[in-house]
Amino acid sequence: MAVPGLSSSSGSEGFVCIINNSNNSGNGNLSMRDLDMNQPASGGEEEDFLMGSVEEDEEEMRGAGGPRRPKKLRLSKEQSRLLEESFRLNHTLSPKQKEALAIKLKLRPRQVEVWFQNRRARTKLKHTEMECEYLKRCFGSLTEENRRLQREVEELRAMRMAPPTVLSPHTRQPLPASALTMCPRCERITAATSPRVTRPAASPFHPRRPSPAF
DNA sequence: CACGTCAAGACGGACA
DNA sequence: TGTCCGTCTTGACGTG
Repeated sequence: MAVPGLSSSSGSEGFVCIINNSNNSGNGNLSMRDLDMNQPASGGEEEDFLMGSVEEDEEEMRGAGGPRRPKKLRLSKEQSRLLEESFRLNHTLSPKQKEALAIKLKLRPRQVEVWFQNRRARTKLKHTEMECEYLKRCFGSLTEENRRLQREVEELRAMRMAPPTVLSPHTRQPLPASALTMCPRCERITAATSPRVTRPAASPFHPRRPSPAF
Protein backbone atom coordinates (compact mmCIF):
# COMPACT_ATOMS: atom_id res chain seq x y z
CA MET A 1 0.00 0.00 0.00
CA ALA A 2 1.35 3.39 -0.89
CA VAL A 3 0.58 6.48 1.09
CA PRO A 4 1.25 9.70 -0.80
CA GLY A 5 4.19 11.61 0.56
CA LEU A 6 5.53 8.65 2.41
CA SER A 7 8.93 7.36 1.52
CA SER A 8 10.98 4.68 3.09
CA SER A 9 13.99 6.87 3.62
CA SER A 10 14.50 8.76 6.81
CA GLY A 11 13.38 12.00 5.32
CA SER A 12 16.68 13.47 4.39
CA GLU A 13 15.17 14.50 1.07
CA GLY A 14 14.30 17.78 2.69
CA PHE A 15 17.91 18.78 2.49
CA VAL A 16 18.64 20.83 -0.54
CA CYS A 17 22.21 21.63 0.14
CA ILE A 18 24.31 18.94 1.59
CA ILE A 19 27.19 19.19 3.89
CA ASN A 20 30.22 18.85 1.72
CA ASN A 21 33.25 18.37 3.82
CA SER A 22 35.81 18.57 1.10
CA ASN A 23 34.52 21.82 -0.31
CA ASN A 24 33.79 23.77 2.81
CA SER A 25 37.07 25.52 3.00
CA GLY A 26 37.21 26.36 -0.67
CA ASN A 27 34.76 29.10 -1.50
CA GLY A 28 34.37 30.98 1.71
CA ASN A 29 30.65 30.99 1.03
CA LEU A 30 29.74 28.87 4.01
CA SER A 31 26.12 28.69 5.01
CA MET A 32 24.72 26.99 8.07
CA ARG A 33 23.83 23.97 5.98
CA ASP A 34 27.41 23.64 4.81
CA LEU A 35 28.64 23.14 8.30
CA ASP A 36 29.53 19.65 9.34
CA MET A 37 30.24 19.43 12.97
CA ASN A 38 31.07 15.76 12.68
CA GLN A 39 34.36 16.40 11.06
CA PRO A 40 37.51 17.11 13.00
CA ALA A 41 38.47 20.74 12.97
CA SER A 42 42.14 19.84 12.78
CA GLY A 43 42.38 16.10 12.80
CA GLY A 44 41.38 15.86 16.44
CA GLU A 45 40.37 12.86 18.48
CA GLU A 46 37.13 11.08 17.78
CA GLU A 47 35.45 12.67 20.75
CA ASP A 48 36.43 16.09 19.57
CA PHE A 49 35.09 16.22 16.07
CA LEU A 50 31.60 15.18 16.91
CA MET A 51 30.10 18.18 18.55
CA GLY A 52 33.10 20.21 19.46
CA SER A 53 35.43 19.24 22.21
CA VAL A 54 34.26 17.78 25.47
CA GLU A 55 35.09 21.08 27.17
CA GLU A 56 33.07 22.97 24.59
CA ASP A 57 30.21 20.60 25.19
CA GLU A 58 30.35 21.13 28.88
CA GLU A 59 30.44 24.87 28.36
CA GLU A 60 27.55 24.56 25.96
CA MET A 61 25.62 22.63 28.58
CA ARG A 62 25.91 25.45 31.08
CA GLY A 63 23.81 28.14 29.49
CA ALA A 64 22.07 30.92 31.36
CA GLY A 65 19.12 28.65 32.00
CA GLY A 66 21.06 25.76 33.46
CA PRO A 67 22.19 22.55 31.79
CA ARG A 68 21.56 22.41 28.07
CA ARG A 69 22.21 19.82 25.41
CA PRO A 70 25.28 20.02 23.23
CA LYS A 71 24.97 21.47 19.78
CA LYS A 72 22.90 19.24 17.56
CA LEU A 73 24.75 16.93 15.26
CA ARG A 74 23.73 16.81 11.62
CA LEU A 75 24.85 13.77 9.76
CA SER A 76 26.38 14.28 6.36
CA LYS A 77 24.62 12.80 3.36
CA GLU A 78 27.29 10.14 3.06
CA GLN A 79 26.90 9.20 6.72
CA SER A 80 23.13 9.02 6.32
CA ARG A 81 23.51 6.96 3.20
CA LEU A 82 25.77 4.45 4.90
CA LEU A 83 23.52 4.24 7.92
CA GLU A 84 20.48 3.71 5.72
CA GLU A 85 22.31 1.04 3.82
CA SER A 86 23.26 -0.77 7.02
CA PHE A 87 19.72 -0.44 8.28
CA ARG A 88 18.38 -1.97 5.11
CA LEU A 89 20.60 -4.97 5.65
CA ASN A 90 19.96 -5.26 9.34
CA HIS A 91 17.59 -3.43 11.64
CA THR A 92 19.72 -4.21 14.68
CA LEU A 93 23.45 -4.20 15.14
CA SER A 94 25.70 -6.47 17.07
CA PRO A 95 28.25 -4.68 19.26
CA LYS A 96 30.94 -5.51 16.73
CA GLN A 97 28.92 -4.20 13.82
CA LYS A 98 28.14 -1.08 15.77
CA GLU A 99 31.77 -0.49 16.53
CA ALA A 100 32.83 -1.07 12.92
CA LEU A 101 30.15 1.20 11.57
CA ALA A 102 31.04 3.91 14.05
CA ILE A 103 34.67 3.80 12.96
CA LYS A 104 33.67 3.85 9.31
CA LEU A 105 31.39 6.83 9.85
CA LYS A 106 33.68 8.59 12.29
CA LEU A 107 30.93 8.62 14.85
CA ARG A 108 30.72 7.35 18.38
CA PRO A 109 29.20 3.89 18.78
CA ARG A 110 26.58 5.49 20.97
CA GLN A 111 25.55 7.77 18.11
CA VAL A 112 25.22 4.83 15.77
CA GLU A 113 23.20 3.03 18.40
CA VAL A 114 20.88 6.00 18.89
CA TRP A 115 20.49 6.45 15.16
CA PHE A 116 19.36 2.83 14.82
CA GLN A 117 16.99 3.17 17.75
CA ASN A 118 15.40 6.24 16.23
CA ARG A 119 15.27 4.66 12.81
CA ARG A 120 13.50 1.57 14.13
CA ALA A 121 11.03 3.64 16.07
CA ARG A 122 10.26 5.90 13.13
CA THR A 123 9.96 3.04 10.69
CA LYS A 124 7.48 1.43 13.03
CA LEU A 125 5.61 4.69 13.38
CA LYS A 126 5.30 5.08 9.63
CA HIS A 127 4.10 1.52 9.34
CA THR A 128 1.54 2.09 12.08
CA GLU A 129 0.32 5.25 10.38
CA MET A 130 -0.11 3.43 7.10
CA GLU A 131 -1.94 0.64 8.86
CA CYS A 132 -4.16 3.19 10.55
CA GLU A 133 -5.04 4.76 7.21
CA TYR A 134 -5.81 1.36 5.77
CA LEU A 135 -8.04 0.46 8.71
CA LYS A 136 -9.82 3.80 8.42
CA ARG A 137 -10.61 3.03 4.81
CA CYS A 138 -11.79 -0.45 5.78
CA PHE A 139 -13.97 1.06 8.45
CA GLY A 140 -15.46 3.45 5.93
CA SER A 141 -16.37 0.76 3.44
CA LEU A 142 -17.68 -1.55 6.14
CA THR A 143 -19.82 1.25 7.53
CA GLU A 144 -21.23 1.80 4.08
CA GLU A 145 -21.87 -1.91 3.65
CA ASN A 146 -23.53 -2.01 7.05
CA ARG A 147 -25.83 0.85 6.11
CA ARG A 148 -26.76 -0.88 2.90
CA LEU A 149 -27.57 -4.12 4.75
CA GLN A 150 -29.59 -2.24 7.35
CA ARG A 151 -31.66 -0.70 4.59
CA GLU A 152 -32.17 -4.11 3.12
CA VAL A 153 -33.30 -5.47 6.47
CA GLU A 154 -35.77 -2.61 6.78
CA GLU A 155 -37.15 -3.34 3.36
CA LEU A 156 -37.56 -6.99 4.15
CA ARG A 157 -39.25 -6.17 7.44
CA ALA A 158 -41.64 -3.84 5.64
CA MET A 159 -42.50 -6.61 3.24
CA ARG A 160 -43.30 -8.97 6.06
CA MET A 161 -45.65 -6.44 7.66
CA ALA A 162 -48.00 -6.71 4.70
CA PRO A 163 -50.31 -9.64 5.58
CA PRO A 164 -49.44 -12.55 3.36
CA THR A 165 -52.12 -14.49 1.64
CA VAL A 166 -51.94 -18.14 2.58
CA LEU A 167 -54.05 -20.52 0.60
CA SER A 168 -55.41 -23.70 2.03
CA PRO A 169 -53.79 -26.65 0.33
CA HIS A 170 -57.17 -28.36 0.35
CA THR A 171 -59.75 -25.74 -0.55
CA ARG A 172 -57.45 -23.31 -2.34
CA GLN A 173 -59.18 -20.60 -0.34
CA PRO A 174 -57.38 -18.01 1.79
CA LEU A 175 -56.88 -19.21 5.34
CA PRO A 176 -57.96 -17.12 8.36
CA ALA A 177 -55.15 -15.58 10.38
CA SER A 178 -55.90 -17.93 13.25
CA ALA A 179 -54.87 -20.85 11.05
CA LEU A 180 -51.44 -19.40 10.38
CA THR A 181 -48.23 -19.98 12.22
CA MET A 182 -44.72 -18.63 12.06
CA CYS A 183 -41.87 -20.91 11.21
CA PRO A 184 -39.45 -20.40 14.10
CA ARG A 185 -36.48 -21.04 11.89
CA CYS A 186 -37.05 -18.92 8.85
CA GLU A 187 -39.75 -16.72 10.45
CA ARG A 188 -42.08 -17.18 7.52
CA ILE A 189 -45.77 -17.26 7.98
CA THR A 190 -47.17 -20.60 6.97
CA ALA A 191 -50.32 -22.57 7.30
CA ALA A 192 -50.38 -24.94 10.25
CA THR A 193 -50.41 -27.83 7.78
CA SER A 194 -48.59 -27.83 4.47
CA PRO A 195 -48.66 -24.24 3.36
CA ARG A 196 -48.71 -22.40 0.12
CA VAL A 197 -47.61 -18.87 0.73
CA THR A 198 -47.84 -16.20 -1.85
CA ARG A 199 -45.56 -13.38 -0.97
CA PRO A 200 -46.36 -9.81 -1.93
CA ALA A 201 -43.18 -9.59 -3.96
CA ALA A 202 -39.90 -11.33 -4.25
CA SER A 203 -37.01 -9.53 -2.66
CA PRO A 204 -34.64 -8.10 -5.21
CA PHE A 205 -31.83 -8.94 -2.82
CA HIS A 206 -32.83 -12.55 -2.14
CA PRO A 207 -33.77 -14.41 -5.24
CA ARG A 208 -35.79 -17.50 -4.50
CA ARG A 209 -33.73 -20.50 -3.56
CA PRO A 210 -34.83 -24.08 -3.13
CA SER A 211 -36.33 -24.27 0.33
CA PRO A 212 -34.14 -26.04 2.81
CA ALA A 213 -35.20 -29.48 3.79
CA PHE A 214 -36.23 -29.54 7.41
C1' DC B 1 15.70 -2.07 23.37
C1' DA B 2 11.11 0.44 22.81
C1' DC B 3 8.96 4.46 23.76
C1' DG B 4 8.05 9.19 24.89
C1' DT B 5 9.98 13.45 24.85
C1' DC B 6 12.98 17.43 24.20
C1' DA B 7 15.23 20.62 21.44
C1' DA B 8 18.32 22.23 17.43
C1' DG B 9 18.09 23.20 12.93
C1' DA B 10 15.86 23.40 8.34
C1' DC B 11 12.33 25.24 5.72
C1' DG B 12 8.31 27.60 3.85
C1' DG B 13 4.90 31.22 4.05
C1' DA B 14 3.31 35.75 5.55
C1' DC B 15 4.32 40.35 6.13
C1' DA B 16 6.45 44.98 6.40
C1' DT C 1 14.73 41.39 0.84
C1' DG C 2 15.00 40.49 5.59
C1' DT C 3 12.52 38.93 9.57
C1' DC C 4 9.31 36.44 12.13
C1' DC C 5 6.73 32.45 13.06
C1' DG C 6 4.81 27.86 12.65
C1' DT C 7 5.88 23.27 11.35
C1' DC C 8 8.69 19.37 10.38
C1' DT C 9 12.77 16.49 10.84
C1' DT C 10 15.98 14.25 13.53
C1' DG C 11 19.83 13.66 17.05
C1' DA C 12 19.81 12.86 21.81
C1' DC C 13 18.25 11.57 26.38
C1' DG C 14 15.48 9.44 30.33
C1' DT C 15 12.69 5.73 31.74
C1' DG C 16 10.68 1.19 32.14
